[in-house]
Amino acid sequence: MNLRRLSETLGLSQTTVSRALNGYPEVSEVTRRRVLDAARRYNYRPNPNATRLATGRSMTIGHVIPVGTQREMVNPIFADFMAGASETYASRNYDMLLSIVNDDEQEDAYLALAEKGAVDGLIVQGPRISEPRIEILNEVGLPFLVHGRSSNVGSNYSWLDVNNTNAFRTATNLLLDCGHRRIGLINGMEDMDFAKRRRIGYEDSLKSRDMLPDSRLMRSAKMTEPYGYQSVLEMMQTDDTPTAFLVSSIIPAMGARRAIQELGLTLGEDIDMVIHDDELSYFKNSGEQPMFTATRSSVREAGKRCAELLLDLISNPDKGPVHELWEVDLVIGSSTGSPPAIIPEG
Amino acid sequence: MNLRRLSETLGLSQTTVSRALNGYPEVSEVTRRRVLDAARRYNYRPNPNATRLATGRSMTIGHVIPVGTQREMVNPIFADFMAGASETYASRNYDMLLSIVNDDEQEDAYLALAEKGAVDGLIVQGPRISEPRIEILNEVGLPFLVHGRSSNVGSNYSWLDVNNTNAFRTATNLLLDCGHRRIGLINGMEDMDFAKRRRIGYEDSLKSRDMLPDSRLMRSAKMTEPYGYQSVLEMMQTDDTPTAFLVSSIIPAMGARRAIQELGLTLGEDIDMVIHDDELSYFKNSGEQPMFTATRSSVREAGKRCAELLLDLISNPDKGPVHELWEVDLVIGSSTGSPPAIIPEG
DNA sequence: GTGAAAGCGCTAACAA
DNA sequence: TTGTTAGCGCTTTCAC
Repeated sequence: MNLRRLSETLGLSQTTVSRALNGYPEVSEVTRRRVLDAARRYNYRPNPNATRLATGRSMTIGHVIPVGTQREMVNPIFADFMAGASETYASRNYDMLLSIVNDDEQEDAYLALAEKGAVDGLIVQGPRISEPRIEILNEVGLPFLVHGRSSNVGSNYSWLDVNNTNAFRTATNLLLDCGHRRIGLINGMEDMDFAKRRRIGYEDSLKSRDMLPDSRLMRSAKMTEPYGYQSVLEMMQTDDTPTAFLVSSIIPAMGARRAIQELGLTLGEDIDMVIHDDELSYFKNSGEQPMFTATRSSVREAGKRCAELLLDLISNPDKGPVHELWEVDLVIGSSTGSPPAIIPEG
Repeated sequence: MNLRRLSETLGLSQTTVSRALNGYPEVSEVTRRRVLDAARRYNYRPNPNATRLATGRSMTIGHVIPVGTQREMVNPIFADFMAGASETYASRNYDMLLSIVNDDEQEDAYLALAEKGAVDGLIVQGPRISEPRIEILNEVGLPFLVHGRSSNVGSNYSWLDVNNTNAFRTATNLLLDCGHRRIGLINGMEDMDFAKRRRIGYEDSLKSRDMLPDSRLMRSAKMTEPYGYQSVLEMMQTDDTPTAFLVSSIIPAMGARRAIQELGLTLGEDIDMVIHDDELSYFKNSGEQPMFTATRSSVREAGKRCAELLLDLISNPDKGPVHELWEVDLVIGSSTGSPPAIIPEG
């Protein structure tokens, strides 16, 4: 059933039916009722492609998620982030278009999406310290929102970020409070903005206690399982081994656990481990101290909120860039955390 | 730049330009060159919504992924599956539309996608033993491919599945060969088709050694972290505790690991654990025996292949339903496995 | 409050 | 080999 047939059935013009369906005020209530009833009875669904062509809006938001060509595991965080975003889209009648592209094809993917008008806006994930995508999108003029930030990008853009520096500072403080003096940092690639901020938080904490960061205890690479495994093995072979680890993501953490286990050590007893973005960290020495973790549900919240900000930006183009900085939860021994508080920037 | 302006610039009709662009044979080579050059020079990108409206094809495949309302973690498997599928779509110029819906709104979501013509085909994930979606889609007439199977559905439909029964039979055999006599099964919901098949494989193995499955060692629930945690704790409190676990997914496995650790036990020494769909299983008692695991890369391969099969179905509607049954890898101590062999059904 | 008509940017008969 | 023309199913001006 399409609009023409529906209007013929009703003995009305397409115009009136369209207006009734879309809630325009100039339709009489009795007509609107008739139209709505008929639409329901005949199970009318507007053809989205026709609507899009006519309005010029695609009612679609693009998510580009980069994956390595070496087929390493896709960061599971993306799935939760998208689940949150899609909640927003569903409630506002938007669709979600997914482009999964190789790391090195990202710019192209964004350009293509933007220029052919396939999407009304974009979510940018995993920004690097220097992020060319931001300039590109600013030039194209397509609304976008960055999940994370890009330190080296001067121009204005909208973002929502977790306070990574503070998160890792707090986590390191916590470990130091528990008596740890050698803390291994297993971080992501240093060209990723979040990795840099996390390292800074870690270093800040050490310095505030008059300790010098030891490069032998700091690792930075693509976050794969074998990377976490190797990193722990290597650090545990030095003569001054770490007693705790701070791991940037659930994936290397899996490898780290495997290594610790192979070494015959027990998490929470021989070794403490704090994992960012995992359901739960291993952290026992502290007794009833809070455990640090960015809970997964907060990732979903972030996705939801990013989508909201982006849609607002789209329907409100003159509104300047928006920024939101979220603090992560400190959760005690629970695998479910409440959504993080929203801290206005500044 | 759109088609009309491009054709005016060239002094050609829209038709000719369109034909040249789309590779129709009746265009002279010299014209085609001119058109292609101009298209590139003016950075022409066809408006996908116009194309879709005109052709009636949306060049989009829908993936509906169900999530619980309790905001449990999204199964990370989906992310890898989609990464694989998107490889196929990208190479064939299809888009991927993601609908993330609550478990109980799935049917609606499929119907809506189908009826408004938003997609040319659908991937159905996570089929239950009795799967109403299959009948619905068969009635609607939209091409679809099921990742998994639905035991109780009589009608024909296309699917690609992993041989879950065989996988869990093999895994259980392996554990039995290593001397285990009490093996805990931490499985998914029993109304999911894969869970039923996995349980059968587990039971088959036990029966083939004249052992009776013990319901106290078998768990079935939504695969969350706390579920894996609780299950292990409970089973370890009986007077005849298991010495090994067989876990259906990476998510409850995380909880299982946590419980095992809290109990002061060591994986691979006190307890063996075989995990389906994880990067790596914990399995040490066997010495140089193969480790059972459906590697993550095989999930990506499955996504890729599912998409291929679906696109073939779309361009070849008369081709009957297709079926593919994959055997999972047996991997020895490595976190990267080769893609599974393809075993024709029967 | 309702309708006629044009148009969004493309494809695909049919004609030349 | 190229062009003319009529849509695809909606929205939106403008007129009544």
